[in-house]
Amino acid sequence: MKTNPNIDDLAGRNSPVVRKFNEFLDSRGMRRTAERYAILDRIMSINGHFTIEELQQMIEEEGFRVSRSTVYNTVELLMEAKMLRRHVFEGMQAQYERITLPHTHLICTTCGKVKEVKDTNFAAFMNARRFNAFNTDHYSLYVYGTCSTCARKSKRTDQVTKVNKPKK
Amino acid sequence: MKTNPNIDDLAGRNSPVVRKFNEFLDSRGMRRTAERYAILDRIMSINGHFTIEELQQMIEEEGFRVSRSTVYNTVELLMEAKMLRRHVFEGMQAQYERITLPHTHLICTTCGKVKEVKDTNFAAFMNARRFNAFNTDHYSLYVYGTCSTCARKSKRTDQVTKVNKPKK
DNA sequence: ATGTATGCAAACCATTTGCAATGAC
DNA sequence: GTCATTGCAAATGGTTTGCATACAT
Repeated sequence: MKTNPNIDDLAGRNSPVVRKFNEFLDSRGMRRTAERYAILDRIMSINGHFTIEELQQMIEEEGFRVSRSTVYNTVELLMEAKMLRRHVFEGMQAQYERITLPHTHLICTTCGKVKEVKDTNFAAFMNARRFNAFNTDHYSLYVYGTCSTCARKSKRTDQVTKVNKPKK
Repeated sequence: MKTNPNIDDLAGRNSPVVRKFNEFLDSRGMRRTAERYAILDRIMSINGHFTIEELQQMIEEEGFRVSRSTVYNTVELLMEAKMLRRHVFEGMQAQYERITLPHTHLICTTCGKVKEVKDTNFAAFMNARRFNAFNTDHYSLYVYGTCSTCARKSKRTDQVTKVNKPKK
């Protein structure tokens, strides 16, 4: 859309991540557009989860304009490139996170907050685990419950006060 | 809506499940309608996963008419009663299943089929697992990969042929 | 009789799609 | 110059909502 003279200005223009994406695009004969790198760049600076809308906002706050469709497109590409994962937690809109080390997701069913925790034992367990007639690509462990903040609140008020739940 | 003279004809009218639902409704001062029991009855005869649409179809095939809204409503109630769980697997519409023993879900990313497997070791692991500042209610382990049927197909044709994927 | 539940149709809203204009190569 | 990519606007589709009618209690 707009000629972007500063693809090379990306924070991590020589990072393994950018190189991996380059290779992925090349392997498919796809173009290296400014939008794609702007999105990749922003994603790589996010730790934890984000929604499509949040991602688009962050990018535009930096003064770079992208359409919602392009965000969806690129995010899809990054998933195919195995650099990004989508999670659909109970009762919320899809959230994305970069693929890093495997970890467990703790989801508070009261406030909707999601927290990642490392779990070496579990990772080891899954690493060794094979399923019959099934070839594992990846896995997700979602643990639903109540975070300590919400537990405290509900004790204090002695009534369930649902706050900040992303989607009704 | 329609007076139903045969609530008492339910397959498991005295089953623990029906009693549990009775108690749940009573505890909330809610009514015992024919629709609710028809839906409960059908759900209890399903092993594995189903979508709202499938559930409604099954019920109507038995000659009992229910609206989509009522199916949604009742399914929501059953979840609040901790008798039913909703799963949102990557790229598919929501699926429901009764709450039974904990099990792992194997999801084929090619054909979308979901298979449940018992996993005693994992259950034991999770049973013992406590998370910091988090009170666990329940958990779901989703394993994504390729089922043997799809693996065989893709080898035969030597090209990825996505079939029967619930949602594009 | 009273107020809850149902069913219908409309509204919602995240995501997808079609297509003309733009720009990477 | 060619054709992939973008951005917009419209379409989609599962889910939710509002409301009049039916019915459980």
